Amino acid sequence: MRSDWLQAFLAFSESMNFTHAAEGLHISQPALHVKISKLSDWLGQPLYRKLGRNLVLTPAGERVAAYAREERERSLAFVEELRTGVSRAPVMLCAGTGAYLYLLGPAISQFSGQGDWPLRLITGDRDRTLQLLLSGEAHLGVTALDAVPEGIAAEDLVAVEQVLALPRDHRLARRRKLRLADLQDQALVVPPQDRPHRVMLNQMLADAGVSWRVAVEAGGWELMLHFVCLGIGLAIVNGCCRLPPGLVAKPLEALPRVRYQVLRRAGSQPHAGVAELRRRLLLNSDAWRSQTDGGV
Amino acid sequence: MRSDWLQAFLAFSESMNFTHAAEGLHISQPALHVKISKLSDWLGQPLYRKLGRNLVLTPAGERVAAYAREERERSLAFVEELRTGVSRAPVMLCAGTGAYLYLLGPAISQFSGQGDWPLRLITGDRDRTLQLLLSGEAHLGVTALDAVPEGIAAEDLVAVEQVLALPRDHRLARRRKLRLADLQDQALVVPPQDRPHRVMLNQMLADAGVSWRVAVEAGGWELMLHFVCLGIGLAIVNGCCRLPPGLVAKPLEALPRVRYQVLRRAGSQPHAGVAELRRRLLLNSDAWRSQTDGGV
DNA sequence: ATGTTTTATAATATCAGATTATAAAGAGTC
DNA sequence: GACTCTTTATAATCTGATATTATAAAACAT
Repeated sequence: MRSDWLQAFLAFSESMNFTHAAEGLHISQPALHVKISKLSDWLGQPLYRKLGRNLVLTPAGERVAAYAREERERSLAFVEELRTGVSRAPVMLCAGTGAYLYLLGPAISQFSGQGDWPLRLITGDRDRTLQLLLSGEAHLGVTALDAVPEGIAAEDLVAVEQVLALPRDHRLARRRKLRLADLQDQALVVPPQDRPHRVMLNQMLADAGVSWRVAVEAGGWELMLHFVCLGIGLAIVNGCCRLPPGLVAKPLEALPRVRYQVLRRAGSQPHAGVAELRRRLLLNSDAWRSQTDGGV
Repeated sequence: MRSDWLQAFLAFSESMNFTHAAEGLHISQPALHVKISKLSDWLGQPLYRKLGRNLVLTPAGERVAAYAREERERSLAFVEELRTGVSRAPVMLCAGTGAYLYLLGPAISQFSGQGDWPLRLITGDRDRTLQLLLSGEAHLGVTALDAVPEGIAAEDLVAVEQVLALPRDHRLARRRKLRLADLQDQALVVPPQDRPHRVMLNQMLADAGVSWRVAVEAGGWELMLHFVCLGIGLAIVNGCCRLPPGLVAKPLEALPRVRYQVLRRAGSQPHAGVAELRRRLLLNSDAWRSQTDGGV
């Protein structure tokens, strides 16, 4: 497989536009077109197709682009290590703010303290995480998935309960356990429409026949909890969230546990730093699990 | 980095002869020479030097050749997976017969039963294992090392005691523990001169002031134990060896434990199957350790 | 329809990389 | 040391893969 074809295709895949990609590579548009045709012929697979006036990658094209990105990283890492003695190949992790704040801290600080590979953290929701993994722009992802999509490999990290966060002096705060019915007529702080957590809440509360109202829409656990502090409403958040003073959390056992997972592209051939971070993440989850098995 | 330069260099590194390698690549000798000169210039490192009338790889050259081999494997695996849907990239493991027989069986059968990657087992002693790892011909190695050489990464697998294997009715068989002095004037079945185990025995027994004689020289634990069965002499073997009927093993605590390790090339970027086998080997060692902590 | 943008193909040009030829270097032989 | 044999290294030349320019074809917007 010729590396110049691969790198040309990677450049193309980033803009999905022969003209612009060719400019970036400082070659003419037909030259780029021929390179990619040859790669496609050699692989025996169409790598893109027309969709209206745009071009989109085929599934094979996606995989080739991800492979090309990995190969470029490995090559750069190797050459740098050969020339300078150390490799600075960064490890790219994509996760949500919640995961970073409450779940991944120790693993990340351990990995980072080790100092062998620079770590780049990307904040992204479920869809962005998957997209970055499939394109090879992120090496690892942490998010909660119900169904693992094609082309993604998932390993369980932790399953956390969902809890109702409420002011310490709220009347529901005295109860040990809560059912969904207890939320009848409450004002809730919820994520904006169409966010996965909101969809789940709408669904589950409707199924339970509970009527409720939106206190305010806010994205991100911290912000939601902030509004609960202000007394605007109650919020349903992950059990792993660190609560601000004045709030308490009560388990809502009727809601499914949120299963956080470590994700990577199926068939990916990442560099050594990626394997190390993955190991650290999974190890730390064991620690987390045992630490909280009694608590919460 | 241009893949044709790398592959040309890999071919050269296998024969260390421009003329023959060029024939193999179906190009002229000057063409190959130029390719390798360009690779060397681009990397800013000499990749080989003259030694008398021969050429030898520099340390940088060794690393580049190993990287080239890995890249070829990854590329073949990727293309095959893209074209056929499954990858048949083999995983190459090098270990001694002893390790295969007594240590690695479960891990290997589990990995093999999984069927995702074909497994190729190479039998080799310590030196051959290291050599194959450094050249990239083997992905993983299992052997016992006292000192980990430059360029090799080692992870502890198990540390096994050394035991004296002797017939059940031998006078020493009644004792629970043995000291080296108990071997005074015994006939021992030992590996040939210069093998590491023999060197260690010569050393330790001489240090302890024990005089002994060679019953027979035989390579391989099974063969040594076979001769013990025949009553030709006693043998000092690893505690993990499975003893033939009629023999018993007595720990020799004065001898150092043999520390088996999983080895790979430092900085190697292996394909997924290699990572999986490494995981399996290390996991199984945990099982082995706990299983035998009480016993032996 | 007409204009605009981009992909795809054809015709031509150029330079990277191939080849042949040969010098240089090392090791054995007389 | 002179001669031979083998292999690496360099120079001169040539060829073809890959570049470029030009342009047709396609898709959409106005």
